[in-house]
Amino acid sequence: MTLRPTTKDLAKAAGVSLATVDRVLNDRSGVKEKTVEKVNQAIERIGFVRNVSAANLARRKSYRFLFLLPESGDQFLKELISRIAEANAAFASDMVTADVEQINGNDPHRIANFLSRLDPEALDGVAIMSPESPQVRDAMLRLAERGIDVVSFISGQPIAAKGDFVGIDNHAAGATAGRLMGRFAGPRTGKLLVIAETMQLLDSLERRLGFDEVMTADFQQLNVLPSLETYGDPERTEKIVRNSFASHPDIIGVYVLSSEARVPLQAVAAATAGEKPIIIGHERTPFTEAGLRSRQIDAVIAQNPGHLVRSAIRILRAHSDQREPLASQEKIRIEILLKENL
Amino acid sequence: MTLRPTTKDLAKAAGVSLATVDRVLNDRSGVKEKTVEKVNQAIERIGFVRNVSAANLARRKSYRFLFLLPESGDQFLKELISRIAEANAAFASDMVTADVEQINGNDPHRIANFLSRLDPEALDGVAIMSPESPQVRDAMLRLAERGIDVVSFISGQPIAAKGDFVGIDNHAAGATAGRLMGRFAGPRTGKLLVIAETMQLLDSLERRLGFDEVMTADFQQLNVLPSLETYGDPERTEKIVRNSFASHPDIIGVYVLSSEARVPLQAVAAATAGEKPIIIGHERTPFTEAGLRSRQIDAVIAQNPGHLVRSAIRILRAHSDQREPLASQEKIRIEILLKENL
DNA sequence: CAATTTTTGATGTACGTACCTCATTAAGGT
DNA sequence: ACCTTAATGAGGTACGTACATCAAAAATTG
Repeated sequence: MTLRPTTKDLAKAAGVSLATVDRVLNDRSGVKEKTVEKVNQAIERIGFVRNVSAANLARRKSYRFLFLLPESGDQFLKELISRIAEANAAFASDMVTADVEQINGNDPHRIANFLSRLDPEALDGVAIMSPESPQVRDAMLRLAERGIDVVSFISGQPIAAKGDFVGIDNHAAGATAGRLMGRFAGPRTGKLLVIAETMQLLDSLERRLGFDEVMTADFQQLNVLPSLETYGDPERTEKIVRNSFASHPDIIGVYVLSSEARVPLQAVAAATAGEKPIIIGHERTPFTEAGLRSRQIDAVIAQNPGHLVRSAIRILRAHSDQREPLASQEKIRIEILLKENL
Repeated sequence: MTLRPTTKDLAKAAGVSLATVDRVLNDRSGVKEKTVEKVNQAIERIGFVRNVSAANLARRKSYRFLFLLPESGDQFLKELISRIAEANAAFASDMVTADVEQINGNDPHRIANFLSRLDPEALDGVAIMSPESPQVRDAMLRLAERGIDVVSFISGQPIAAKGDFVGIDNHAAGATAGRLMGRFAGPRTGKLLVIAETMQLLDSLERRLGFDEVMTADFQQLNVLPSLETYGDPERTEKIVRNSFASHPDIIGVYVLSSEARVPLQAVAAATAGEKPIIIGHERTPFTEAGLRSRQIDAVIAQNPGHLVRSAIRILRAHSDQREPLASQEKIRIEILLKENL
């Protein structure tokens, strides 16, 4: 068992004292440029890698993160929260704690206000799931300036550059749904119903865009109807869905854009008499899972909530350590779930 | 920032000395059962979590793992190896090193022999990817007895209980392929060609079984032909594929069981004149990826090589720490790749 | 070249835990 | 109550790194 070189070995290899090694490693001032070079070369030469655990121990460093989520009680959100709790336990021995705060997502002002009150002394990073809005966007920027790392979680603020968004590419997700819908429909012609909670959300818009693109390009025998918006209201949903099926008896497929598929799909079930349309939804929840098993649902486009949570934590931690996260690990996959690969 | 309780706090809370806390935490002898209880209750009460980093530091513990892989040079294997290198870098600061050893997979005796020579003093765990065989199976059991943790990697030895297998459920993977094939075929009738490198491998058998099950249950208009075996020989492959298409002009789909899809698919391309059959393969490689993009391939069933590698490492590490790995994180998903969700 | 400033070295303490030794106390057996 | 053994406590050192202090050496200035 070959031991890894320590700071002592590094000092010897660089021909300097431990104190100087420490100064170089931690960017302290008062070291000649030439000496810094010497040490850096020695680092390369002997393959020194700082023992982060020991460093964090000495620094008494811990990572305190916060997930800021909307209030709505849908199943996907519940799943996320329980994954955060799970991650909390799993990362406990790495000195990571992740709390959850829920704020009404429709009130950007409250969110911005909440963010502005966060104390950099008490918190290292926040993962924010919130509808895009200028207020929140600005609050996030200011938060970063005050020294609290920020990532957009699942539904991104449009600023979100490559590094600070955790979630799937919703355009691609919609396209994936479109491809499946087209392939499952086969040679048939007919109409497709698209149902969303609201089309105000960027996520929904992007999914719809991706969906339409594929349909236009490759499945012109299928006619995609304008999106229905449920506003989360079961009665309204049932009514508009019933109307749609009444006026379009040739609907052969339904795509539910939003993560809460239950209400729309119950309305669809109630409105259809004869052959069941092809149904594609989003997110794995007890409801969609049961739907897949019972063949009520044909496919589900999903993002893994556990991965989402852990990825957000790993990214925040990497930021906090001034490291780059491992990109290939942090790309969240667009999963396709069938009955067979649950 | 509330500090986590330390062993000192635990000692105080339990009303015992640090030495006794240490004895309990590390399972040393010479502690009355009653005292052990007292300490354990205090652990619960104050929520003590051992700081693994500090413990590993004190123990000077590092994790040395080995991936034992077959020699064959297919693209999936190359991908795995590069993911191992990547993980090696990413886990370096956690005192984890992962080496790779490649041994001809067709020689169980050599593998068993190699395993028997591994030194528990120099190695903490091995992830083994090898065709199932009694020799390897026994060597793995003996390895575990000698104190080196073992997991089956991707292709499992049949012993593999829940905890010590890293990879997908191949039966379910085959079923998933079957479902997609059936749905993509739509109302058409015709024959399906199944191509494997060899049906000697349990993986291939299981995939075929899962595939057949779905076809029998739900797609009886499709007739699955007996599996073709390529034995990795391009000429042979071309010949048998050509023959198949000649004697069955109504082949409408091809399922390539093995991870090396290139040779079979080139043979298929050469053998088909008119309409391209539906093609489903396994594993994401530069070849399958290009095939999806160009529409040569309709779908790919994949397991994420990065996840596989990291999962194996995490599981071995958990074993080494006498912890249970986080089950929900370690389940390897059966991914479905389309052009849209690459 | 002396005075000053910059750079470097030496040394100590701390982090939370493991592991060791020795002394002390409690429990059991007669 | 004595002796033996088991159980516990007290204290130290170590792991690899961070951080602080002070002294010594080297470089720079006038």
